Amino acid sequence: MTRILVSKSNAIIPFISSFYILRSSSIRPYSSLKGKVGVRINVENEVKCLDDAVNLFNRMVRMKPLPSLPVFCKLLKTMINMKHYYAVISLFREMRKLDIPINEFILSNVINNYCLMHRVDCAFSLLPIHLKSGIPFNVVTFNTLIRGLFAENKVTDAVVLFKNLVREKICEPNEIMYGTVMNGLSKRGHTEKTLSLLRLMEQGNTKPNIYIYNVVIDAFCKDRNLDAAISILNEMKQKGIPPDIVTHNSLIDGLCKLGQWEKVKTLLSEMVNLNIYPNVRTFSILIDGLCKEGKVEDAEEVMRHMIEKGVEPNIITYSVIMDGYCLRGQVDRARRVFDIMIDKGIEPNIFSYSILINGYCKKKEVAKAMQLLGEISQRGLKPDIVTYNTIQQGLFDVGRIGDAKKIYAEMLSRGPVPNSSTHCILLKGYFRYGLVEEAMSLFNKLKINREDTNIELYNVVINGLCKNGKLDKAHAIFEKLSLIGLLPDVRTYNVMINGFCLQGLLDEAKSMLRKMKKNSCLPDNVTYNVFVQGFLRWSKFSEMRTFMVEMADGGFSFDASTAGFLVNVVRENPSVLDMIPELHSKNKY
DNA sequence: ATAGGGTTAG
Repeated sequence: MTRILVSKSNAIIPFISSFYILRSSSIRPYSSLKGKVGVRINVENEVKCLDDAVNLFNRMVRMKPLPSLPVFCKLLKTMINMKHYYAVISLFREMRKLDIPINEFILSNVINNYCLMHRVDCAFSLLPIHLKSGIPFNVVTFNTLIRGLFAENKVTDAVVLFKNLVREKICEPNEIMYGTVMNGLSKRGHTEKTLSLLRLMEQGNTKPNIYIYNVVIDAFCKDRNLDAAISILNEMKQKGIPPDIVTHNSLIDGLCKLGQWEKVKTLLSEMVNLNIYPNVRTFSILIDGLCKEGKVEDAEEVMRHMIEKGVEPNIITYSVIMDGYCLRGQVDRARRVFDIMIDKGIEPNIFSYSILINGYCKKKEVAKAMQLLGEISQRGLKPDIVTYNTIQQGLFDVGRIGDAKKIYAEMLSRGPVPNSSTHCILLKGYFRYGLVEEAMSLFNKLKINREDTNIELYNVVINGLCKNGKLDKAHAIFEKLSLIGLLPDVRTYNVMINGFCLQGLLDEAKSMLRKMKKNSCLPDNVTYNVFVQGFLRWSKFSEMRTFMVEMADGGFSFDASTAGFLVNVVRENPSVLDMIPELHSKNKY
């Protein structure tokens, strides 16, 4: 399958090269703010770091008369942009203490500041100041709060707040508020609700604009539903809203991920006809698409092309190329790209390091990965959750269990907070090396703290127990899933079925298959392969024959592991070959 | 004249 896709992407290079890209140098608007009596304060020019900001603030509060509120506002905003959230809070407190007047602009900045700190609770606690000072709430304040709720994944709270604002007519939502809610929903997988809001807007007074359409189109693209995305594209065109570079980038990304290179080309020429030229994101999307298909040379050529046209690659462009080399196992080439990037004056970030560490781990060169891990802090960076998870997986893969545990301990003491993937990696690792007690002790700790209750984690534990000969314990956990409100998915059933098959309990396995069908969980290719291996293992060849006919009818086929198993069985007992029905063209693969 | 909130790539 990959081979076909690769050949489809070949023609993209000359095609892209045929573009002529115009770049106009952007001129930063001159912005200057001054106090009431001609004291010019240009916040943007004066404030380059936290010290500058605090010094300027101290100067400002001594001026008579005080600089105007927009100057204070601009200063706070500049500090927020520099992510000095704690400092913003203390300066705001200082303003209150000095009785410096505040207004809605100052307040909404401080509210936003709390939201960006992921302290939406503190943001809400500022609302009484509005009431006390007689400053009315407005759509910006509420929009900021909604965004803050989404940022902390409080989706229900965000939607409830939005609905209340509308129902109680507290404020009229504008395009931006709709956009915030729709983006929050779409990024968390609620594409249907996002679409409903679009339809609601079309009925109401606030008509959808380009931002709104872009959110909806991107949501469909992320769902790999390009037909729906393109139908929304046509709707917006019909309403006289021309798609822009963002729209095109979303669509191109969606098409690249589906390997639909012909359509990518069509879209690229359409956008150039509209005088919309590919930017660094467009090129990074194309480069990523090529890399994911193993065509890193073509990706490099697209990169040379973009540079020729005056579009400079950024850290993300280099990242996708590095990851492309790592995917092909050429981590040394990735390392060279990393060095070239540094030579060009682009500082690596934690992504760059995680990509390389992953590359080395996949090649089982864990020592090099560990060395890079050490370099991270030397550069003033911090390993994030992905870095830690990657290195732990790498350590388990080479059997360095003690070191993996040390890394986990380091996370617990210094952060980042382990997530669900971390726990899955640890549990899988323990079970893989037969450390059942270790695994169960971690699992029980997680249960007590109610940290992780997701089906994927339970799948790991059930599978681990089955593989370590503890079928009864696994089955008991499986039976209790509904008590903790978890629904088994296809993988849960597969690991249970495999557990039964390993023990020769084929009737129990079949009853589990009936159960999953009854609970409207459709068996997948893995389910069928697990059964075939079970029949083979216990020499139930005639049952296997019946089963394989059903399998072929469903369009399923052997995977590599079953095929290998079968070859071994046939070598021992050639007559098994006669028991295999011919699997015709119904096969999916 | 001035200031605050929304969309796309690893």
